[in-house]
Amino acid sequence: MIDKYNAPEIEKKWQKKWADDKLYEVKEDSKRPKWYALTMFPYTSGDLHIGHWYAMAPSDVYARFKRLQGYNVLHPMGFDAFGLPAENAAIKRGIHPRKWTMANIENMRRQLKTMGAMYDWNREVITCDPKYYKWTQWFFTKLFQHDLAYRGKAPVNWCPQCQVVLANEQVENGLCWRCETPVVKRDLEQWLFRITKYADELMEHEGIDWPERIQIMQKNWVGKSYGTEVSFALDHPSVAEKEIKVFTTRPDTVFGVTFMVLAPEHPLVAKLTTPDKKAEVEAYVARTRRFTEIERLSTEKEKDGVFTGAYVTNRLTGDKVPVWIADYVLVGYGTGAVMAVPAHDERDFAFAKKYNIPIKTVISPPEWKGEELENAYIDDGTMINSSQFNGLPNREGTKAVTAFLEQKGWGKGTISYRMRDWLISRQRYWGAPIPMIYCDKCGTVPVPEKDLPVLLPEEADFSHQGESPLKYNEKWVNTKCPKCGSPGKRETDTIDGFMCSSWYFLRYCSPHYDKAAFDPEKTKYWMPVDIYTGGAEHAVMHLLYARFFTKAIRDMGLIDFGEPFKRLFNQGIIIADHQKMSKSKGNVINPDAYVNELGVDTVRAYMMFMGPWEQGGEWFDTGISGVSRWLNRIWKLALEEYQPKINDATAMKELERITHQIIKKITGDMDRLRFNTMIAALMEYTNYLNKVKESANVTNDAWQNSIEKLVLMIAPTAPHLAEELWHRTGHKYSIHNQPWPKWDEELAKEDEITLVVQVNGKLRDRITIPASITEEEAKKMSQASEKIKPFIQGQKVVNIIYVPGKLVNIVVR
RNA sequence: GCCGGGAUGGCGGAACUGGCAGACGCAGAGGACUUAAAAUCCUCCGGAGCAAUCCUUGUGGGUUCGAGUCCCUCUCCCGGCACCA
Repeated sequence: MIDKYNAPEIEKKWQKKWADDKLYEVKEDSKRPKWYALTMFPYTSGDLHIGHWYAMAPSDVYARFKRLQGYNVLHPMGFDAFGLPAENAAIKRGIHPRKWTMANIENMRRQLKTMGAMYDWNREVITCDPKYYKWTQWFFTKLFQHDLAYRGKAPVNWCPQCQVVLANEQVENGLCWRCETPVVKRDLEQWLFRITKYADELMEHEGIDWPERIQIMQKNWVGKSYGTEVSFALDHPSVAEKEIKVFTTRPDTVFGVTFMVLAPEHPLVAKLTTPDKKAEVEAYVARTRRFTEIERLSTEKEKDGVFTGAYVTNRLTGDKVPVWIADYVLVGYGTGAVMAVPAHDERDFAFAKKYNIPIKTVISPPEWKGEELENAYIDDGTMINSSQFNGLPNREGTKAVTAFLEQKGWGKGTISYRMRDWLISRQRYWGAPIPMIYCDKCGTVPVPEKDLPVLLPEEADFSHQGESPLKYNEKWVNTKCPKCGSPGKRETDTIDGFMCSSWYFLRYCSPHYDKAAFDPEKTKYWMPVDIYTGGAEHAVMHLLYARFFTKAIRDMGLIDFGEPFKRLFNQGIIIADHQKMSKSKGNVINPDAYVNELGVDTVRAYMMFMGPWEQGGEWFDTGISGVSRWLNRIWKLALEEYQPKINDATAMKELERITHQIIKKITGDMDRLRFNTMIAALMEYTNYLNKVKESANVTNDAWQNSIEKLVLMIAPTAPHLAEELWHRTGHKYSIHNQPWPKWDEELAKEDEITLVVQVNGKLRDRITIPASITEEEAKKMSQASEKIKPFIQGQKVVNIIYVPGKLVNIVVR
């Protein structure tokens, strides 16, 4: 009798041995092809839940598969450790953010180690470590020197709960991405990165294998649109500007302009407003500022606005155009001003109706007889009421009007982007300090490399009503200007955590290097990342930032590639009780209990088996028991004595054939990351081997060979069980240094196949034929079948379709 | 509203290029072993029908010798964006 499969015991044993032997530590090796398998590192929130496991375990399976295939695999892990929750914990419970974060890291690292992943812990990266953020700060100064970081005053997204500004990407439906508090606008001096400089390149995903979905999301986020800038003449005694520019994608409708709308924040608003309108305009502007983003952007909200009393002139028609303000015009897009053409824009139409502004049709709908429009007509048509452009189809008119404007100097073709620059200042303590010093004489001076890192002071007094302790830390704030030595003050804002995660994949290549952010040689060897896996929620945040960062430092000459991640894969999410897991619903699955009872290999295998990785799935306790039974069957199959009774040549041949077929199938499924069908195929093979064992009709050598292949093929999924079985079946340590089994196409070939015979597309018979059969013979045999005869008798065979090796379809009439 | 993705047995899912629908697993039923239970093993398992056979991949249509797969229509679900001029 063999002993029971005691998974927890075996797992602990091998984990210790692997760690002692440094089995998973990797070095650059020019003799083997490299493979960089990266999983998005977790934020240090405290506990790893099953969602983290679902992100990490399958990528570990794939990385292990690549290792067995002979690649030199870099599979690192680290922690995204700067951020608000740490600070909130500090405020609420009086724990220092560093202490809270480091304790969480301890716990998460321990949990990660039980997962049995082949992480090279020697390369661990923690973003709040001064040895790391020194280089985050260094990159900041580089971006500043290359004019990619700048300070600007602008209305910004402000979360009143977190007491912090947010980048556009970090506002979801008008709510803060972290705490879901409605975001409001504030005017603040902020540091921004010129990500818009790379807008065009960020829309391109040439040469990288990313999900179509993510590419589209990024393209939409950048939101490039071609249009025309049109200037309207301004003649106002108290305003120096002689024109107001608008951005439009419909210059073909410029003859239909009956009013202009400025964003309430537009700089000209105060100057333009006539004395009699002043009170009303100011009230409207004040109300806009008070509104949260959701209130302002609500499409339910009726469009409203206020007339400023001022007029501009439409240079094409000479018409006087009243200037309004309305909050549906955004200050950050285009020029913050729009020409309103109510006849051909839904918003302008509603606005004109409300305030009785004239509506002038300039694009004729088909069959239009001059009647009043009931809705804005936004489709294509012929230009009318547009002087020399009358009769032109509007698409052509768009180009013609733009050309005319350019010739007159009244406008030009231009491109507008939806994406804004990346706002990176955070008015918080728990982040990397922005390495800038303000000097009265020298202005804004970056901290030189020799003075980096600008250490985050340990003392953190959170008693200033949510304001950053850094602001009140006199000792820290007051410093000397690195240029002239006179007194200077430090920037007290810290860097958005997303900047820390924009380059961590570079640090993994040489995590202990202290001469620069990364060792250029090692980076050259490992980068770019071959496969990057993680949640789709980062589509327009992390993934856009990391691409921007890579392109920016490429242009500084620090690296020679512009895309950090060759292939991207997004896993799905695991649900429980038909809903997303959450602490408040109390349906969070904690892997620990399953690991302690069934073993981590079972948990890993179950996650693989649940469904396609990109789809996620629902966690069932009954489902995991199926996988547990399977691993137990493998245990017995591999370790119980095999006693051949007879030696059957046909059975031997079949075993060999099926083994080669299964190796081919498993390898293919691995390559396509189809882990669920991979497990299913391995189960089928296990079931088949069980039958072979019962019949005991193959030699012991053949049997042992099959077991060896099976154990190798489960090694990526169940690394501990595989190592134990490898050891117990007399093989040399370690299975994780073995080559992945190969298949022989010839040996995998069937010599007999089942041919499906159809009559008029309906299945009528299956016949077993030699694989080498000719088309002629196959057709003849099909018609000769006893089951087929009644269906073709007395009918005329008009056609016979033959699909080699698959089917014959007899078409009769 | 716009852009993406999806809908297959009681359940999770499989069917890779248009060619046997339902692999594999769960649940269920029956049996073996057992004093008994658990565990394990064997058999059955989309629906109707004694059977031959017929029906069946969200709805309705189309293309094709042949459609879960391709095209069009509609319904519902999930994700993203949402006054971007």
